[in-house]
Amino acid sequence: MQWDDARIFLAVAREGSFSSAAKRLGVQHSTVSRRIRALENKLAAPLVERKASGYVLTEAGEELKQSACRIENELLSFEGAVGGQTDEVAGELRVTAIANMASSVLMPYFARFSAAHPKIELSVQVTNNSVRLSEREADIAIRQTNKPQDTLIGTRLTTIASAVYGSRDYCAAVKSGQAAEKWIGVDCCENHRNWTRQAWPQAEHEFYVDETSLTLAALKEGLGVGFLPCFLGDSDPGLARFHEPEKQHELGLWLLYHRDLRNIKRVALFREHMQREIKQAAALFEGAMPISHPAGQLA
Amino acid sequence: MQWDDARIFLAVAREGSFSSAAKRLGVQHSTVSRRIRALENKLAAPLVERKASGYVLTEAGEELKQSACRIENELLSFEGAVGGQTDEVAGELRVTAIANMASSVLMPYFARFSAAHPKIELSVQVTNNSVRLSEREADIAIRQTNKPQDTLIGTRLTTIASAVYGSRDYCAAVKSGQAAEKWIGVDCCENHRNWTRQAWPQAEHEFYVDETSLTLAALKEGLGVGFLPCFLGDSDPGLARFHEPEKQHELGLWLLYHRDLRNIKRVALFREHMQREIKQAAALFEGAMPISHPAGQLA
DNA sequence: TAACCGTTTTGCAAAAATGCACATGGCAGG
DNA sequence: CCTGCCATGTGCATTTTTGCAAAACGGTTA
Repeated sequence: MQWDDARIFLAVAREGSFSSAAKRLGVQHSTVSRRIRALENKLAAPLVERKASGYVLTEAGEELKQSACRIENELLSFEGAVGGQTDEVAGELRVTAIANMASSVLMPYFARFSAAHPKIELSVQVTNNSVRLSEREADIAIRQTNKPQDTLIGTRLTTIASAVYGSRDYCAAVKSGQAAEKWIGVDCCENHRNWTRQAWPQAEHEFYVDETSLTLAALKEGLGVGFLPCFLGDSDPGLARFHEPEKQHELGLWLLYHRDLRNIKRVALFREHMQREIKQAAALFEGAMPISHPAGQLA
Repeated sequence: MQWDDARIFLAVAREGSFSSAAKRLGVQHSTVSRRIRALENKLAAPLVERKASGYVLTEAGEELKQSACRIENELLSFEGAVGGQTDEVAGELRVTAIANMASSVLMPYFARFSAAHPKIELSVQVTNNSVRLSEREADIAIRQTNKPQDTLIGTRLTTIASAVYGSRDYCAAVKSGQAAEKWIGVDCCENHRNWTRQAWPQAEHEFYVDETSLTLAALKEGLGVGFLPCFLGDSDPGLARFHEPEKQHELGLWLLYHRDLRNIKRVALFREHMQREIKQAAALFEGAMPISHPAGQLA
């Protein structure tokens, strides 16, 4: 039996289709198709059933998936043990994060990590909150939460404070009574939604957004005030704080990964790198008033 | 990482050389050499140290061997689970037995098994008693012993009785006082050696042999008397029993295999086949006087 | 029903791995 | 000291595997 066939099958079992398995493996779908077929022939047992909607694993397929998972762990831990001995770390590393963070604050950190470890292929993917790390859709997830899934392990990188922001002009106008207080309906995540409902109980909005980048843009347009993570609000010169950040609106920023990856050198390196980088920018995340406009704070 | 590389490395680690690993894998040694080198490059860690006398596994190599072993078991047990569902059993099966048995009594059994399961590639190898089944040098071993290694599992197929034989003429001559009693020094195995020493304490021999087929030939030449398994002595019309078989000279015939193979269909099939075959020939093995010359017994 | 989407399969050319033959190098025995 | 043997490494031809493009399939939607 070709042991590699198990590896390919595992990808299929996880991804749910030949094409996506192929993409993940970095080969052609035709290759996947042919090898799975060959494997089925060799075993004289079907592994996947081509059903109407998508497909399902047969009983044998499930068995093989389990076995292949264990094999993967076996090799992973071996690689972890050996990897520690070699100087330069190589391999691929797939990191997933929420869009607004990955494309803004985090990107420089990613860039520096990549530069420091040229042999590691770093691939960043944005995902809407739910990545099944147990299915190895990514190696590492960076998430904002206060209760990380306990099947995963990782580190609390920092605290993310959120505050209520509005455009500088709009905030001034409201505070001087020249404009009415309006709130933007921020539906980007469960937390922001709840906070908004609490802070603005009438729950009337003229404008709704479901993504943080949209919130940012809407606030800048002076469409109202709304919750925004401080690292975004404070770094935009067009915005001002309408309310100061409060403890209850703090979220943890977690770097999470699967237990089986805990001994993999490149995962550990990435974790340490992120810890170092974020430590330096702690003030920004935790909502300490930025240096660029300290006047309001000191006055 | 290519999972197949682990499979190839495992063969190397077990066999102790690239060439024999290649033979076992059914590929060219150059392939083995190239793949091991590629693997070492990928891991950036040497796996085997090319020493003066042969070679040794590095620490990393030992680790990988362990991991690969576990992976093999994983796939083996999967194959076992799935194999049960399919109708025709396929795969390779390597059986080892002592030369004198494999080439005589056992061969017809092997032949019938092979005919009954054409998809199983049966390879029979003679080995001098010590096969390291734990290193998978063979899948199944057939051995004469009274205390099988407890790391292995298997079945006691039958009892092998041994008796003292000589050529018909020579036996008659000794019994009528026309010839002196001479014993052949049978050094084929520990047991026969000890029994001979016991039965012929003067331990003087004019002729020594270290293999059962030689014993047989020597006895037929009338060079003396000596111990021989009944299944050999009784089926040779030129020989006669000089002493009857005794309980203390009985050995078990064991069919042994590694624990990990217990769920493999083809192993189970082989075991059942051999049990059936040998049950039918029980009388022969156990030393019940053969039908062909009952006269001496009944008279 | 037809057209479209995504997925899988198939045919053919390119790329990669393998086998083969030979060269090399260490070790044991004459 | 040489010679033969065994194990490993290398260059080239062949086989096998893979990638690519296009076709077939299945299901959904207009």
